[in-house]
Amino acid sequence: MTDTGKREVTRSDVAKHARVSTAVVSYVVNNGPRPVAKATRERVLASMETLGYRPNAAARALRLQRATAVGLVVPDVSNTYFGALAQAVSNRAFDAGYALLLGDSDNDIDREAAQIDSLVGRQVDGLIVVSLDPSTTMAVGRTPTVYLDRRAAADQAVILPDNYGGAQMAVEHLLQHGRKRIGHLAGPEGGPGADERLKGWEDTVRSAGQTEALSFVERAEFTRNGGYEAGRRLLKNPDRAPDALFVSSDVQALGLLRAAREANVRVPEDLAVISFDGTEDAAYSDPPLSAIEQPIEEIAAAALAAVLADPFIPVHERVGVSLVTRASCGCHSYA
Amino acid sequence: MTDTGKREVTRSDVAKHARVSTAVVSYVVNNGPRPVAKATRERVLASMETLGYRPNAAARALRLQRATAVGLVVPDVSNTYFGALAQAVSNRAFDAGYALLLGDSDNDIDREAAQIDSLVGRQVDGLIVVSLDPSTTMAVGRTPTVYLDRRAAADQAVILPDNYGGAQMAVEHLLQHGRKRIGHLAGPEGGPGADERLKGWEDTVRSAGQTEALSFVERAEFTRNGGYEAGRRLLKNPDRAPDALFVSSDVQALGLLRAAREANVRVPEDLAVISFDGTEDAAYSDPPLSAIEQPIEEIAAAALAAVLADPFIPVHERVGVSLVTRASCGCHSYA
DNA sequence: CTGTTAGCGCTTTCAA
DNA sequence: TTGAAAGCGCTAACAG
Repeated sequence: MTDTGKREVTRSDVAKHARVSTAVVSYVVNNGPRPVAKATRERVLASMETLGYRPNAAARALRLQRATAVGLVVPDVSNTYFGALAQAVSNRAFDAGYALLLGDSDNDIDREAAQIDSLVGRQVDGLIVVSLDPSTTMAVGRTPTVYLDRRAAADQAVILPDNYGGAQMAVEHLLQHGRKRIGHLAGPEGGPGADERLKGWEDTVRSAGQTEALSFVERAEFTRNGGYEAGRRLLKNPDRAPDALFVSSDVQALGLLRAAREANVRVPEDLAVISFDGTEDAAYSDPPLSAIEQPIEEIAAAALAAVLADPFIPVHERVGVSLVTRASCGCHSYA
Repeated sequence: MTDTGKREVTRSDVAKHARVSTAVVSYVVNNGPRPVAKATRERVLASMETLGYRPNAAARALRLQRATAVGLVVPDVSNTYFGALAQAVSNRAFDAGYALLLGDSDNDIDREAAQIDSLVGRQVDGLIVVSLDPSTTMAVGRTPTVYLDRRAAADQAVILPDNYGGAQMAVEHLLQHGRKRIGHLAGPEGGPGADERLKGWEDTVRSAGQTEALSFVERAEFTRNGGYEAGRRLLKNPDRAPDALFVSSDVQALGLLRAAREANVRVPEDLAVISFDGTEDAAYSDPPLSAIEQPIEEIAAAALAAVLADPFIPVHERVGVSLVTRASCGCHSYA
C-alpha cells in the first residue's frame, strides 16, 4: 500500500527493515528452498507489507533463466474462437502463476514470425502458436512450443481437434437429414485445420456417392466477411446450388447466414448448415448453428501442460470434437 | 538460425566471436548511444547471425528498469469488443516494439486486482485497464496506468467513449422513428460505461416526456446470455412492453435478439433496437444492428500513447462515438 | 536456522 | 572509435 519515494523497494530494503539477510527474504518470498523460523518469517512478511514490497520479475527471470510467462500467438484475437482460446489460456496460466504474453499475427505470416521471435527473446517458458502456415519453420530455439495447427516435423509438439472426424460427423449428419448436395465453405489453404476439414468433407461426400456435390466448395478467410463472400458465390445460381453446407468455422457461418438471408435462401429448409468451432457465436445466431464443437478448455489445458512439462515432450495429441445440434441443420425448430 | 548447444548465446559470445568488447555489441544492437565503425558493425552483425544471437529481454529489463511491454486487463477477452480492443492494442504495441501482457479478469474483481498486481510486478511500462469496479483503487504504484472506464480520482488517467452522448444519440434516433416507449437494457452497476449510458438514456427519455418508458429497464452482465435473460424479462408482458430498446452492448443485443425471436417480437417492426459498441457482431446479426460505434483503434492508440508518454500525464479524454444505422432501428430494410 | 556472496546478461560511464 | 567494469534485483550454493 505505502508507495512513495524515488526507487522501487527491493529485497534489500526489506532485509534491512526486518533485520535479516536478503537470503531470508528470498526464502520467505519463495517458500523455500530453506526453512525460516516462524517468528522471522512473520517479521519479514510485516516488513514487506509496510514497505509495499513487490518482487522484481525481471531480476527473477534473469536469475532463473525463465520468465514465468507463456506466449500465445493467434491469427486474430477478435475472432471469437481465438478470443475464447486466449481467455482459457490466460486464466489457466494465471492460476499456475504464469503471465500471458499475447501476440496477434493479424493474419500475416511475417508478423507471425516476428511475434514468435519477440516472445522467444523474452524468455517465455513456453509458446503456444496457432500458425498461419505450418510449412514455415520458425526459429523457436530451445523454447518449448506447441502448435495448434498441422505441423510436419516429428519433433514438434502438436495438439489438434479431430478435424477430419468432425467434418465426417457433420457430413454424415447432413446425409441423415436426406441432403443430396452437401457443399463445403472451406478455410484458407494451409490455414489452421482448414485442409483436414476439407478432406473429411470430400471423402465422406465422395463415399456417399455425391460426386456432383464435390463442386460446391469455396475457400475463404476465417472471417465473417470471408464467409459472406464465399456464401454469395455458393448461392449465386439457384438452379445449381447445394442443399447443405459444412462450414469450416463459426465466423464464416455467420457471414454465410447473412448471404443466405439476402438471397432468400431459408436455413435450414433450403440449406442445412453445420459449422465448425461451436463458440457462443453459434448459439446466438439466427438460426442457431448446429456445430462441431471444439473442447477449448481441454485444448488450452493440454497445450499449457505440454509446454510447461519438464522435460518437454513433443506431444502429438488429438482431442475429440462433438456435434451439437441446433436449428440450422434441421434438427430443432425454434422461435 | 544456428541454434544448438547448452546455453543460449549471450552478448559476450558475440563479442568474443567478433573480437570486440561487449560494449560494442551493445552499441550495435541498440544503434547507440555511441557510434560504431562501419566495418566493426558489420563484423558484429555477422557474428550475431552465425551464432544465432538473441538479446535477453530479462537482462535488458533489469538493467533498464523497464520491460518494454505493456499490460492490458479486460473483463473478458472472448467478448468481441474486448477482443477487438486487445487486437488493436497488441498490434500497435508490437509495432512500437512493445510486447503485450494480457490479463483476463474473468469478470471477477479480486482476479482483476491480482492481475494488475502481477503486471505491475513485471515492470510493464504501462498498464491499460478496463476495470469492473472503478471505485476500487488498485495499487499500481508508479506504473503509468490508464483506465478505460469511469474513475474518480483526479490524478488517474482516463480515456472514455462518449457514453452519455452516445446513449442520447441512440434515444433521439429512436424518437425520430416515432417510438413511444423506449426502454433500456443496461449493463451491470458500476460496469464499464454502464452507468453513463443508463443516465444518458434516462435523461433523454425523461425530457421527451416518456415517463412511462422509465420502467422499461433491466440490468444484465455484458454477455449474450445476460442480454437474453434481460430481454425475456423486458418482453415478458406483451401488453406492457417497450416498442424500442437501447442496449448497452452488442453482445447483450445478440441475446436480446434471440429473446425477441422466441417471443415472436419482430425487430424492428415491433421493437426497434440500437446497441452500443458497433463491433462486427452488430453487422452480422439478424437483423443487422444499428449501433453506437466506438472508435476502437482510436481508443487503443490514445491509451497506448498516454501510458507510454514521458513524463506520464494523467489524460482525461473523451472520444467521440457515432451512430451507424442498419436494419434494427427501422432505417434500412434488408434481405 | 541464517548470513555472505557470486553471478544471471545487459547498458553505460569512464578511460584510453 | 573502442574497452573495462560496475551494478540492476534476485537466487542459491556455501559457510557458519
